[in-house]
Amino acid sequence: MPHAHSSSAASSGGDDLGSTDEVKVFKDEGDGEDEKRSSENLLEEKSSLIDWTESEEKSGEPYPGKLSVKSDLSPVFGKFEPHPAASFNMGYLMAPYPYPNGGAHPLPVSMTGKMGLPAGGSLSLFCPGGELGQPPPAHMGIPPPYQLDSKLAAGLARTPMYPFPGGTYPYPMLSPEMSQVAASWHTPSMYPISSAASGFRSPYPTSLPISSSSLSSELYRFSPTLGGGLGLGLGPALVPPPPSKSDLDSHHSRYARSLEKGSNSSSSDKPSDSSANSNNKEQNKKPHIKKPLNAFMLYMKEMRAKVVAECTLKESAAINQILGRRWHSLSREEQAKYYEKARQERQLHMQLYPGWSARDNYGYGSKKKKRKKDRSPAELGGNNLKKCRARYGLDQQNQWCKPCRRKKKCVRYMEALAAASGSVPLPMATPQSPCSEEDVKLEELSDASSDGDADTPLNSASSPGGLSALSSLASPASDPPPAPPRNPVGTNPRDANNPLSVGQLTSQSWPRAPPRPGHEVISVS
DNA sequence: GTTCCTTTGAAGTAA
DNA sequence: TTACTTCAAAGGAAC
Repeated sequence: MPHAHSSSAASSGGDDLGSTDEVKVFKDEGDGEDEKRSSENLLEEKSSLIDWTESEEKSGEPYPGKLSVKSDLSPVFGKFEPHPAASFNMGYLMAPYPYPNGGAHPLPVSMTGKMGLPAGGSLSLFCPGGELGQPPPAHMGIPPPYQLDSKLAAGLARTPMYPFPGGTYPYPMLSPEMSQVAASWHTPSMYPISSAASGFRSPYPTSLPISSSSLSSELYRFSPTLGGGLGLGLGPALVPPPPSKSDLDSHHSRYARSLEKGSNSSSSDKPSDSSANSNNKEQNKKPHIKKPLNAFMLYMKEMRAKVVAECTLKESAAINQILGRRWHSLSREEQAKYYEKARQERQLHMQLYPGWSARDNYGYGSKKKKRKKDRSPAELGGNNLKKCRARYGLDQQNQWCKPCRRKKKCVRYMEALAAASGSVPLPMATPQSPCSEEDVKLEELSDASSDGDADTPLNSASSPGGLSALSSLASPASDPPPAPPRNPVGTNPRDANNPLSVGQLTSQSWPRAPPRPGHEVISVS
């Protein structure tokens, strides 16, 4: 699968993103109808997720009360009004997006991520008076009232972190265009600088008109790195809103953990003396420049709060599933905006950290995972099997849900176990189980497209024969299918709206192909 | 307290 | 070139 290299992406500029040679018929569809459909789809989407979560829990209710329609809709949604569709000019290279709210003032993704983005139109399905499915235009500017962070529900007012007077922007190393872009993103950076910044490579002059005190709390993303330089109000999403305490705690906790892991990666033994501890601490201070967020991450960041508010779901895994589906349901234009933002972030990131490589962070995250090829067959599925068994209190050997190959609660797996043992209950064998019809199709696709070991759970998100790959068969986001038609209806086995699985999808509701930077878009007529 | 889960995309490594 | 891995965010669940 070809990837748009940042350099190529940059060079190609908006062309790749702005490819408009693909006929978009879905846009012609009436909003109302589309909305209705999306609501229906969402209903299923939510149902699917709910079922999933429900069944995930043995007997207890996974999300007590969460599944019921709430009546106490957040005022945020009540205030929301559909935002007019914005024209998205994808033909530029460095310029900010033209925002309908006047000029180049994109709402920083990071900031919006902290806002509860209300869905346009009615909210009526799962969410109190709300429609869960169709996200509002991703590019939509969010008016102040929506600066309601789920965590900041208390009504904490957020003040601009980097007020750059006179529209000036402290990006000495940035091109004028970039600086302008950056200036337009006058919000806290997504590349925050930790107050505990070390003297790591910082391209910023210490004379930047930004006091460290004003940065301390927000700059958490690329913490130590930017040290005093900061300020960088950086990019669109580069500038997150002031993180809440929990945000910081969470981040710092994770950051600290990652640092610790990173520093310990070379040595599993704990230092026994003070000097060692000192060195260790010093090592822990090593800056960790995080990867720039990709388009989907930006989208997630922006929409998470909204989904959480709408669905009352808290589990990120579930939320992410919803967001993943929504991502695919976004229009090409909407996705293009995120791709463009991501591209700009990468560019900015490259300028900020010329020598940085994603490789630098390898090992910073959770323990290094074994390469798949290095894992034993048992390991390939062992974990999931183990979890599955643990989850259901089963003690079966080498039984995996061959049909659906799911590591999550799986009806078929349970059935198999039941058949094998003759006494295993099927706690979550519900008609809407995500492991039922949908996975039958999944299996078919899997069998047809993969010659992988059927007994081996395809638990790797990256596995070509795995779920990811299967979904990729039809997922334009991961691998544009050969055209035409580009996005055959219902080819995504994992999509709840996939007619293959639930038999109710229209051509318009199928996830549109995202702009693939560097990819040639094939016209489909 | 740590790791997992879950998503997509970018970028890295290895063959 | 292809296949695969890691990391990015998030926070509850599981360990």
